[in-house]
Amino acid sequence: MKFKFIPVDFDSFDFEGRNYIRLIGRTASGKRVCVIDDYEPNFYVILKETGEKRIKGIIQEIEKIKIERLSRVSKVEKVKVEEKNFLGKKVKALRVYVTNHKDAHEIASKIGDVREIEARREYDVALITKYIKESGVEPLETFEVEASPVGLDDFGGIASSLEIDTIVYAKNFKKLKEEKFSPKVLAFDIEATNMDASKGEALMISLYSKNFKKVLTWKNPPGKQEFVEVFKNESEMLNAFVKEVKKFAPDILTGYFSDGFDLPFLTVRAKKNKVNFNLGLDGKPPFFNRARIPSGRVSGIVHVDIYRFVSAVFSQYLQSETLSLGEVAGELVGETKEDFDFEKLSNMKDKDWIDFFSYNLQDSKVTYKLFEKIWPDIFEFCKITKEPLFEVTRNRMAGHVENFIIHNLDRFDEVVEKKPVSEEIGRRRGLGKYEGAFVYEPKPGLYEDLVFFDFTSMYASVIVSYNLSLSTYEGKEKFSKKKGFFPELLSEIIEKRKKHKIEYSKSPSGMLRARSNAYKLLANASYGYQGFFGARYYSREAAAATTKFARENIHSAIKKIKDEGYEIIYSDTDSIAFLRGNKSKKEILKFLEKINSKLPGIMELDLEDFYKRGLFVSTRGTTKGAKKKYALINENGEPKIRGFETVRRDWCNLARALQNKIIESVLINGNERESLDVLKQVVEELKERRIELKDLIIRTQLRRPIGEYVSEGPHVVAAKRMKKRGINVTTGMLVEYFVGETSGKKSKKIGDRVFLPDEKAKYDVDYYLNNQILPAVENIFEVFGVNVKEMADGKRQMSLGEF
DNA sequence: GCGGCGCTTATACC
DNA sequence: ACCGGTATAAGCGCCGC
Repeated sequence: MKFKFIPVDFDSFDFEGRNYIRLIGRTASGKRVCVIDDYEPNFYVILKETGEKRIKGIIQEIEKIKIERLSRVSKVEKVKVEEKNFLGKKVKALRVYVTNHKDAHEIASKIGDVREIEARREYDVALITKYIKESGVEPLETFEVEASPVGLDDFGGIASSLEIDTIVYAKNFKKLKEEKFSPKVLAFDIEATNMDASKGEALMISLYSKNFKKVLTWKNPPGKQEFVEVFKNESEMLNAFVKEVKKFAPDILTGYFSDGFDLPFLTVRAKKNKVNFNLGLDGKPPFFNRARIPSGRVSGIVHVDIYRFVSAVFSQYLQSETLSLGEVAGELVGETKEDFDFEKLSNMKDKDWIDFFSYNLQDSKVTYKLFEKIWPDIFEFCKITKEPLFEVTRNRMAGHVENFIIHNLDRFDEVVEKKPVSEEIGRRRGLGKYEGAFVYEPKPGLYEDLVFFDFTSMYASVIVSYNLSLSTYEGKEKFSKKKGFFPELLSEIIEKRKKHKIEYSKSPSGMLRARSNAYKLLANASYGYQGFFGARYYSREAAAATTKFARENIHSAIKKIKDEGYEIIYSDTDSIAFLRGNKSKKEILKFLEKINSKLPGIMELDLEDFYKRGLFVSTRGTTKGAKKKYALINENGEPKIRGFETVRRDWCNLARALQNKIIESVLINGNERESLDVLKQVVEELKERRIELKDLIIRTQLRRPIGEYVSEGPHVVAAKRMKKRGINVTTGMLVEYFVGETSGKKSKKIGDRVFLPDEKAKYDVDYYLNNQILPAVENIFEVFGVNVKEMADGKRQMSLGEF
């Protein structure tokens, strides 16, 4: 038989000791099918220059290797001699085919340290990755599959153990040129009495998809909504959840933080209730790996935790201060969560349950919308890095870069370099830092008519232009002229980014936006990848050279701009700000072109924007200009604020909002006069305690377990108090507190005056004035020669009205 | 008991 | 541990007096 097929879920299984690949995907008509494919596991033995005779001898030795286990016998099936490249050098390599991929590493080790063997490689590449590389059966691409039916007894009876109608055994795959795939997606979300599955129970599970909404629960308030289905108890509800998922038959089951909460919680509760939580098509419950952040795999259905993908790929580009579902969905899809007061949980009225159902369903709906929004991005990362959906939604940026390389190495006949093991990681980390970017110290002041130039994808274009990589390093800080595969692949990434960006601007679509964006993100992560201790293609020398050449380029650009008569105001890594002076924009652009004509390689300086005004302040307590802290306003009146407390989430809202207002006023008016009134008013309100407590709450992230802190900051004090109260305190959470007045002598330690938001205490006016409000604004007023601290001090001695 | 200062910590920029 | 270095700044905690 022949049919069109899109592989979605990739898995492998053993039969008679051998590896087989199990693909689950959709046919052209949308039918879910399983395709089984063969795979011949193999790894490489890279040889040093050796005579033919000796090679034959080595092959004979290798062919003898055999591993006997209880479950299987693994041996070397065959050995082929291949001409390959390893780190850019031509080598003779033995491709060693073995019975089972799981034994590849051990067999590779058994070969032993023979003088003629340079290295053993690719035993540490994931089986599915090797399969995709070698078969060309890539995730979410469309294939014409030629296959034969699988009988009931074939492959140990897989047809009866797998809950899928059609199972076939592949003979041949032919890749077709088709692009679109719309997966069947089901979003879910749960509510529970406690975050800890050993202490609480699941109260309800909501499911949401196109034309589908349901809340499963065992609470039965009168007047409940039509989408609510009530079951006898938690156990029956869990059974119903499994049934609903199976009936819906999604390609993708998605949740938000579902690796960390929803899926493991349900799995634990099912076990406790002795419910067969067989969500997988293989009749098994979700499987959690033992990674730092466990990922929940459901056989045959791709479980996507949106939080994981957003946090790895988007978080640094988002405005959201936390990665909570509410904030991220608010920013990306404009959909909001409903309110529900969890305090009520201990004493729920009928009406509260009805609100809770609605809240629960809305979370699934928001999750579904969020999935729809980021699906093009997930899809593009999948296609570009050629890794399956499950992996793509769990990898971090370094993983994406690495997978892109691994899946494109065959064009260079390159054997994949090994992953560093713990000793090597330790060695790399022990090397310490290397010199990074250059930052120019600005002179504090308010400037008019600024120009910002910046290098496009600076580090990536440096890597390409100077050919910086592991395989091109020749020692003594020199890199070869002959193009390496890493810079070559990176130049392709940059080219594609350019191409798709242009295409997108011509005809905008979600897909083109995502594609252009994915290439941009890959390019931006490439420098960090080469300096990352966990990278297969780690090269500290390349990373250090990248920053060195970047510094050279920015310095030379600064010099050119200065030599042309402009006054430099600021520069950070890849950008330069200078005063336009009496030159026209046209002249500036012409000058930019002149600079560009002489830049090396693919380096490119771009006009970022013209700004009407720019504010630069000093560092606290000095006259030195502060780096990474400035505010601009462009000619459309759009402000751009960097580094100021306004953009820092660990300052209270009052200080942030006030500073923001003052910065904008200064940028618009060109002076501080109006802002002085704004400040006076806020100080007055604070002293009269007219400021609401919510504007004085300070939020700080708890970045490690409470016990691991050497220094007990205010947020650690607050976290300890929360824990004492029985609140689940977890690493990564935002701790909220305010500073209040205590009875007795005022302690110097802020931590002694910390209160949780719901605690009864008067906020400490002095603290908020001296530690939040004044520090946030004094450097701005200082630019205009106004000393607000003196004013405030003087005022405290005098009357309130004076200030 | 108090000021100074180094260190720890969080967060931002690019 | 899951991309890098550069930078600001608050608050703790220890030291010396």
